[in-house]
Amino acid sequence: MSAVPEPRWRRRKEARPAEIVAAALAVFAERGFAAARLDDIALRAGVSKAALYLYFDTKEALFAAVVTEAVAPNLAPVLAAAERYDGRFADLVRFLLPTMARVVGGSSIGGVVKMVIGESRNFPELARVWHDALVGPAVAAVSGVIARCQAKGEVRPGDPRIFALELISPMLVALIWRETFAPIGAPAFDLEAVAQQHAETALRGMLTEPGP
Amino acid sequence: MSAVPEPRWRRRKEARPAEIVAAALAVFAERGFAAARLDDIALRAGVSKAALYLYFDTKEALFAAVVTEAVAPNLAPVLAAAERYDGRFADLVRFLLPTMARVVGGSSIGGVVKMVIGESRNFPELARVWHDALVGPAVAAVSGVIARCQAKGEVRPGDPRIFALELISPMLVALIWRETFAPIGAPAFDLEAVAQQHAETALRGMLTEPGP
Amino acid sequence: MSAVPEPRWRRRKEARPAEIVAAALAVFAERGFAAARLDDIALRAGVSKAALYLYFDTKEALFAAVVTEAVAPNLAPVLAAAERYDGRFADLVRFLLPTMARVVGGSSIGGVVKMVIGESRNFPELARVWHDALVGPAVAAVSGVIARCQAKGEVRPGDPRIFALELISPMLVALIWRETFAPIGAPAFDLEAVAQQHAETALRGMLTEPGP
Amino acid sequence: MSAVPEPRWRRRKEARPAEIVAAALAVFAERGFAAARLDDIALRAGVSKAALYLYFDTKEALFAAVVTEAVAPNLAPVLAAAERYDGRFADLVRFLLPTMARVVGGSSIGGVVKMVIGESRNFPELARVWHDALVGPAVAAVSGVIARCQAKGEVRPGDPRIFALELISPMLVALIWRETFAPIGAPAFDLEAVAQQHAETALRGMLTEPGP
DNA sequence: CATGAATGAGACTTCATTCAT
DNA sequence: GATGAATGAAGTCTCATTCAT
Repeated sequence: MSAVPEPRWRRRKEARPAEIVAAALAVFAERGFAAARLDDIALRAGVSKAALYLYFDTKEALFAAVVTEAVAPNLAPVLAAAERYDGRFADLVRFLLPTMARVVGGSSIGGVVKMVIGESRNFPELARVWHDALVGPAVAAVSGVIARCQAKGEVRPGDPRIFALELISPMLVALIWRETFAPIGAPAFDLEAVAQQHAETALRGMLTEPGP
Repeated sequence: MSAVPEPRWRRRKEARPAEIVAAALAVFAERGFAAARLDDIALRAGVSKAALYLYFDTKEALFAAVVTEAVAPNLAPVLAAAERYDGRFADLVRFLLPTMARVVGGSSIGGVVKMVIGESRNFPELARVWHDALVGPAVAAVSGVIARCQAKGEVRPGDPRIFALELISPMLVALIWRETFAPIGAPAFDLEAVAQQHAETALRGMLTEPGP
Repeated sequence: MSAVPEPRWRRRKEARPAEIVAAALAVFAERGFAAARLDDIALRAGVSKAALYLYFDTKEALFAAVVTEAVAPNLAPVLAAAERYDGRFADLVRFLLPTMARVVGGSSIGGVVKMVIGESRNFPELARVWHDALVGPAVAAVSGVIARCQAKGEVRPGDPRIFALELISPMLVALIWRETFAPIGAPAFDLEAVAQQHAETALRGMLTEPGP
Repeated sequence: MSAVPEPRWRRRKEARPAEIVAAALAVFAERGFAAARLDDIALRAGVSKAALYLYFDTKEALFAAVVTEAVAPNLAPVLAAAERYDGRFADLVRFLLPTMARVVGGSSIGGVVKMVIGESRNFPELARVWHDALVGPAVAAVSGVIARCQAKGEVRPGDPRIFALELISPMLVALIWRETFAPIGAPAFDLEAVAQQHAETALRGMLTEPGP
């Protein structure tokens, strides 16, 4: 037998799961888990509905893949950076919040957040995947930094996990607000303005010494 | 004693709608709007599925009733108080947050919040009802107080709506967190502890003069 | 015990069945048997839905009453007249068809005819009642006259039942047409014009000697 | 021989819609539109209920297909012939009526006619489809011929549309009669006998010169 | 590998009919 | 006699999942 070069369509085949995951991300974000139809995902991915089952056993498995493969990687580097961070708390906050605003504001993460919140009880696996891959690490990373800054005397005493919550929540709520109430015409929050103002409020509230 | 068969039902005209709404609140909170089955609501309310249609034209109408009749009344007096409030900002915050923690923590409001967030895109009417009856007024009331306290020089300058967001968000996220991640065993936030700590952080961050 | 005069509401009570039958006639004619809702009939009759069951065991029984009590009596005198008729055939026809046009055109009989036709297979009792009370006698009466006029040499030979059919059908079809296609905007037939023209055509076709 | 289980279904893509339409024709004719259950149609067609929705969006759409695909084609050639016809009126009538008797008598068209009449008010779309695809063209074709024969002096003056009505009605009523009253044992009309006798009556009534 | 075709299980909603008052 | 309240059975339509090709 002669050497057969890799056929070209092989590359295509390997791309399939990723294409499907991307399509699923979009549809899940738009419709929520229960209301998302596999038909739509297949259509968006340009494959047949049956083909989805070649790669994913079940609708839930497809969602898990969305979280681990399409959402988590975007957050990973940010978290890693936070974990290693050893500078001044104020600088971190003044960088982190606006960055979140930009990254999150421009993606469809908001839609997925909404979905996870809404469907978690019916599909606990969704919540577990989301928690273990994203939210847990994020909270851990941020409260870790805070704890270190408390040790250095920069941040006032208090439960670091709660401080982390205070730090991130307004961004998260503004995001959810946009996803939830914008479609009905209610005035949304400007994510970047929230980041700006909240950075200053939070620092003033958390630091031992007022910054510049 | 002769055998008296239980009558299949007993007339309970005036109580029925409220019972149904209560049952619906529970089931919606547990399953979300789309996944809630009218069968379950009927079962929980102790009536037949068809009986639901004596009082509510449609599943969405039933949800609207849940919001306006079972959820909104709980928040109304708090909002009214906030609107009339004319005392010191610090006192309000130190009262408001723990109160929210207690009221919201003890009810199934959390589940409904989750549902509205999760299903808003597919059922915009839900989002509208929720926004118009609850969230809009709440934000308006709180930012109103803040604006007044800014005018008096108690609160630092800044967008009052964003300040309101910063004030409430941690409570809301803690609530959502509990609803979303508690079922999978992740460690929850203690709502009252959050209220306590956040009240101090927020005041320090928002007031012009540090309090006592 | 003293003589108790008939209470006034007694009259009302005796009128109830007739009022219900009238309401049912209207609703059946408008919607057809299956699609007619007892709710609507009750509403139209000004009674509760349950009250219908005081007088009629079942929806079908109510329909039977409509036929025998509200429709048949209208046709009875005409049929009786035809049965006794002993004059010239041409005079009868020139009187009968326009009369039908006027009587039938002004009532809701058309709707009932439609209903009987449409629902007969599912509710054979309807067809039987309708046939035995109305259509059978009508055909019998008309073909009886025709047979007598054949005996007198006025009408050409041929099956008298078929002659009866030829005589009546255009009126009936024009009626059905109006009920069926008028609602969608198709041009209807003018019942009286049909009666006029058909009388002459039919006479020319059926008489042995051309009339004047 | 090893046991080969019957496959649950076999692909039959091209045949399916036609099979379904045929089944639907039968069930609609038997039960009427509203009373026809999709379950029955599916059973008759040998497919699952859900499969119907692969080919037809809705029950009404299925009916429309029945009319346009199973009924109209049968009448089309007859109408076309009539439209082009340029011979003597008497020949046409003596051919047309018996042909109708045979064609219509042997099919389940009667049942569909009944259905359209009975359900038109509740489902105006049915009436429209039926009118536009069948009845309208039929009346137009026949009255066209009549008008042409009037111009040639063969047919007496009079409204051609009404003449068309007079010509066709007895056939139609005989058909409806059979569908309506045969099931309850009432004596039906012999369609071919009606055609025969009515042809002669109608010609005598409509022609200017008596035929042979 | 890929898919068109098919399905079973269920969801919401309607309505004739019945029961307790 | 009369009714408001209630229900069970049914009907249309949807969709995740599977099979044969």
